Amino acid sequence: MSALPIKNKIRELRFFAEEMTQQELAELVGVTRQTIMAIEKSKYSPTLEVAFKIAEVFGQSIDEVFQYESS
Amino acid sequence: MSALPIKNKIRELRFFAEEMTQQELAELVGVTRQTIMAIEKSKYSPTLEVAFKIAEVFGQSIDEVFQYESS
DNA sequence: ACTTAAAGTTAAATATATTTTACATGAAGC
DNA sequence: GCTTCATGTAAAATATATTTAACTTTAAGT
Repeated sequence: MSALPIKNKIRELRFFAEEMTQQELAELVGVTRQTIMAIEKSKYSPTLEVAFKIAEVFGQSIDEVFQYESS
Repeated sequence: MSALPIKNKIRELRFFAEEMTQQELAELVGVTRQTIMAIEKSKYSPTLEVAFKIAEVFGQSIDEVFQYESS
């Protein structure tokens, strides 16, 4: 299908937030560690709800955490 | 499961944009009319990619189109 | 009254996101 | 060398998003 154009800064944000682990982030967001892994590595596009929760954890807006490059 | 807390302003934005129809928005975004309907009525949370595309059509940020109220 | 276009709804099928489980790797500390 | 912890990977199962198709309703125009 379409190459996924959405990049993210989750990894940087995690380390910036006292080296928060994927496991910790997963628990704060309410998903599994593998889901965080997949999103962090841009394996697929998360739901808007999960994206909002991730942004909320870091106190940032979605646009600051995820970068969409239109086609 | 969890009550979906994400509201949106798609309907207002459509009428504000020269009364753009659901069908037209669907074509611009690259999804079906039913998908736009479901998202507009908050039946479920769209993928981040679709959310970005909708925001892009209206020239707004995701946070302007979708309002997440943390639990 | 008739027609048309847009919105609304529903059900079944398909695609994709998420979970669960399990195992592998690399770095750090002892 | 051994253990522990975080990360990475993968396959199968489940949940959810999206499509397809069909039908209903409502409003507007003629």
